[in-house]
Amino acid sequence: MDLSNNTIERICRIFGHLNTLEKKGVDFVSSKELAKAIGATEYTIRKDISFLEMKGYTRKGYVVKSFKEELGYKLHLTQKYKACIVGLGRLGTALLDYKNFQEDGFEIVAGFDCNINKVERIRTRIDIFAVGSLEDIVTQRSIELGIITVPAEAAQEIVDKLSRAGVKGILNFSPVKIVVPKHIIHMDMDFTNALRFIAAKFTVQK
Amino acid sequence: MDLSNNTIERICRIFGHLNTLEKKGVDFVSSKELAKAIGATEYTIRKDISFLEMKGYTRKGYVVKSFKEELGYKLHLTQKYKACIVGLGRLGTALLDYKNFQEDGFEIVAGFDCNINKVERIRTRIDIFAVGSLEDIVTQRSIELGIITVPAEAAQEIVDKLSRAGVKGILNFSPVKIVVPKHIIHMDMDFTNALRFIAAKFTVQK
DNA sequence: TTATATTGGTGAAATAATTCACAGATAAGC
DNA sequence: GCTTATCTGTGAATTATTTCACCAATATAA
Repeated sequence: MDLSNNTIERICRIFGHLNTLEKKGVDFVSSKELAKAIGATEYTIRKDISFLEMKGYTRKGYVVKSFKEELGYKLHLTQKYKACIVGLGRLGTALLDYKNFQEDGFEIVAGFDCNINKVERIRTRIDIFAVGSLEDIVTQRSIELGIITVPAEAAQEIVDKLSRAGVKGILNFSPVKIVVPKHIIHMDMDFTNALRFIAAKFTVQK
Repeated sequence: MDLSNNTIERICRIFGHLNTLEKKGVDFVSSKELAKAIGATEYTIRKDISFLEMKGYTRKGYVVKSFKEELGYKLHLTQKYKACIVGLGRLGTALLDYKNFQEDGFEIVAGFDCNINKVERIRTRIDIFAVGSLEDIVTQRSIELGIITVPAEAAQEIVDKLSRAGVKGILNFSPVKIVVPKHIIHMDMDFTNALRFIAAKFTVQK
């Protein structure tokens, strides 16, 4: 398939919303409702869905349960993914037990920090290791996703370790641009830049 | 001015990178170097800069120091902003002391939680209040930014409180779409959706 | 001093993304 | 059973964004 990043992101949000609807016991949902729930137009939603060659029902919309399942299947969102967190400062330790990850099938199976002392202090049921053993552990446990919560200076080094260890995706919380081999998918979450963006938009309105 | 979100985001990243360069003592930077540092093409960077009507020097690039200052001035990024965090779970408390915010001029001046007991347990130098006093405190302290780290169910209620209290911007970490008055700028940071996106891209490559 | 290699600036071209318009389908109401 | 209102699906039109092509400027080297 050949979807734009925007489309993939919206579809993922739709998937999340379908989960919510299913829990509420809703049977059908229209493109208009989906659009409202994820912040897009109904046209865009229908286009996105058409790229995936999925069908809805006239005057009823999409069947929540089967639509979610098909979406999950097509986007490989129903399987479990093993992830690790590198950098166990405040943010890293917070994410170790982030419940939304677990609920969505992303299981944190290891944490790493370069500070050996920290490895012993942290109270969590997740296994914690020194960064030195990252490559071994990631390989042994077939961890597919790496979540980076180290300071900016250390980020690229961790990216390189994770890449060598064979992860397929990286979520980067450090505020620097990381260089990642093309075959590894990555995404940046830069909190500070998000605040800058908001502050800039105060004045530089579109 | 009339800039697209993409442009604003890139410019904010450029601003961050210029900070780094300045600290390193770099005097000049070219569009090509900037492009590499923030993950864009040199054409896009030059176009972005041209929208802001700023100038560089032939064969040298842009003067780091003055360029950063002008950018900061034009995008209102040099002034201090007061922010508050609502929802003091693991993530919220981690963000209370997030150093990158402070360094970038975003000062967290209050934290809120609906659990009164929590208000007393948390060790931080930042003032903590019950959610009931949110509107009063935000108004009294002229807080301009609200950071939402409450569970999904509570997010919209907090948005409404923050809106009534008069914040100008909201950064939403809860995994739901929030409805925000048009005059308030907001941005969503949905970690789980980020992981979904990465997982989806494994298979649905562009 | 002159030639050359870089670098920015910018209108035009190319791409990409969104929105529109409307045909086709059908559930719901009468 | 007929009508109507509503919902999807999609090609076309529109709008937005990025990339290209190339001129102007000038630092550097010969």
